[in-house]
Amino acid sequence: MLDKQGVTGSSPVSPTTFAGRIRTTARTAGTPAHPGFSMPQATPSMTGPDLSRYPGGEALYRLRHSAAHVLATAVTELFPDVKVAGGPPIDSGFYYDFAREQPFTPADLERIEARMREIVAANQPFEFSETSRETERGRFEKAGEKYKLHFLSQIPEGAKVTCYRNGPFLDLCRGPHLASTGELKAFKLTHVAGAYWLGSERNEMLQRIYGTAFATAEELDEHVLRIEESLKRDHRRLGRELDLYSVHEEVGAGLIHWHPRGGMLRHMMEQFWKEEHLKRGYQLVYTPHLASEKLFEISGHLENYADLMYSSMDIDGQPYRVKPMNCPMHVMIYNSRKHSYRELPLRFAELGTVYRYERSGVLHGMERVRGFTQDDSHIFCTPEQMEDEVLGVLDLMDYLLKKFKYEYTCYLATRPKDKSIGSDEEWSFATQALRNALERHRLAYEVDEGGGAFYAPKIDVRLRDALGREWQCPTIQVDLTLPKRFGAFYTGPDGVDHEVVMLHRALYGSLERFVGIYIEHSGGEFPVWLAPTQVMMIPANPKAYEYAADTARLLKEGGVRVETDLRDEKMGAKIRDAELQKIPYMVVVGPREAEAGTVAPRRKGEGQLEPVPRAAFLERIQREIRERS
RNA sequence: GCCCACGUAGCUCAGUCGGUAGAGCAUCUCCAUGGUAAGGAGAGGGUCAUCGGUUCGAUUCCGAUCGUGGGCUCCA
Repeated sequence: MLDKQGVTGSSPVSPTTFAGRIRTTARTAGTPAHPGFSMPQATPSMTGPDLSRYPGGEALYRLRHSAAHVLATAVTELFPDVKVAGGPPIDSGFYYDFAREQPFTPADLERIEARMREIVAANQPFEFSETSRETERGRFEKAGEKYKLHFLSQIPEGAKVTCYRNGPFLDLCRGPHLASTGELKAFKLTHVAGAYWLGSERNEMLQRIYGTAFATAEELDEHVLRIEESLKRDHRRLGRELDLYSVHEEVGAGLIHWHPRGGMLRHMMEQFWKEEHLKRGYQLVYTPHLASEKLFEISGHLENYADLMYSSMDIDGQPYRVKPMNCPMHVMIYNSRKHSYRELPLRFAELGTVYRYERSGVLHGMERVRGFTQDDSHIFCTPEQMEDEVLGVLDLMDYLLKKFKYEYTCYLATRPKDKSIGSDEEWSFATQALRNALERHRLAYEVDEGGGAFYAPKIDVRLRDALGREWQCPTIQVDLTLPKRFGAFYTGPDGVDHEVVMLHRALYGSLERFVGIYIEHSGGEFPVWLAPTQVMMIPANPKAYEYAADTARLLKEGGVRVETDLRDEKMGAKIRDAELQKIPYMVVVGPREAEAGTVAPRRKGEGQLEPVPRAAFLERIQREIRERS
């Protein structure tokens, strides 16, 4: 019953957000259809923000908070018909929400920004006042500010109510702010987007104007530059530039086509994955993409996850579905005969492609898709074996993530308070097994109190990429329901059937998403073992074509993925193109090398290396491939 | 799904206040005997996302659809 919704990426970076940091207990949003891991959800609280945790510190928080007020001041002046909602600082800047019939146009943003500059020039002081709820209610009622009235109503009876005024604009606000608008020097409006009031799609849509602000113009410029840099690493851009994958309107949104280069990258990842799993006692299985609805009735998917499953199709009068998960099939394999405790644990591993309905607005390159391949495994074991099994999974995960040069953080997600199934004994036993395994592995972990799925506790792992963003990929979950639903047993030493313990685990999560994340992590500069093309042979001139071909053959026979650039181009152009294609090694050969039986290698981004005999170069690259370094 | 924006050659983008379109790169051809990040010349290539509407005429205006992008509590 594992839901790896999160592995297709409900949120790329949630944990790095301000909210994620303030609320160390990132709770899991618990809509019934999307249990498992997804966006951390805010815990309602009216206590002030912990400014020390704001990236950039309290000073920046004040600055941006004031910038939001200046924005609202400008907007209410230019568009008197707007109603204001809220406008907090966010990690990357600030925003303010407005209700207005007409959409804000880019031209409006320019006008607003110009007006903001006038407000800054006017150097309006921020005046603070502390009154009562009743006083303010009257004021906001008169102004018809229904959103502010809502915020006001959230403030506990008798608590102090604070307001800030600058120029004509008075806002219910807990501060803090700058002394005056004149202190706001470097700011910029960035974009406008729709945002539901209070984040609920059942509410009306507001217009949110985003901006950013810094203490100095230099920092603002740097920020803009950083955004441009990260845009260059965008997997959608690199995916096209490096010819890795495509998506086609004719096929459908969120459905990935792996091109030969992307396919090779994936193949190498799969090969690595298979090797390591086989080494560790997993067995590979393959299961169908379709199944009779009966299966999903038994598993409970139809009951709980119907809205992420595609609609049924008629096969010989029977309803069938495309599978959204692999687990039920793995249980079918387990249940195909009786099992003795002696043969446990059984570890079934599959790179299983599943299809799930994702709302059109959330699709995103390879990172949020409708068809994806899970590196899915299910471990069937006895309760006594569970802890060791989890330890083994953690070990494999650690090995795998380090090969991709990720650091990561583990979260132990415990029983949800409101809704969960299973007995206290089951929960505490399973949770303790996860905890013990984490501690035996000496992994630092945080407890995500109440963050477990309703059916089981789990360990979620977030990896940190080169840009400092966090992504949830690996997960290990105990399943307290599927063995019951399917009646999965083993015969114990006592000759009696016992319910088997089932662990779900994914390490990459979804291949599509993992590759997308990895493209951005690596900036498309893949290590030699993963690079689709490892070596580009570059003849210095046409006289060397034959020697180039011979050297290419030699490398190919040595297991190296090599291409030869025989275009009618000058060497400089070939080198440039190979560099742009981010091919790790270029090998230049000309008459000189042909004479000496050597090659003149060149490492991407580093330039020329010492000429070496062909065999020595082959050995060097083979070692790099073997070590996956 | 919802709000906003966008969809012109393989890619990045111009352009048309309504009279069926251009550049650079890429591709192809030819020339060039070239040594570590772009040699030169020429050619081909577009139902201007799709379908409807308005119009003498639509790539351009309007609508729908599809797709893409930015967002959709980081809470007064």
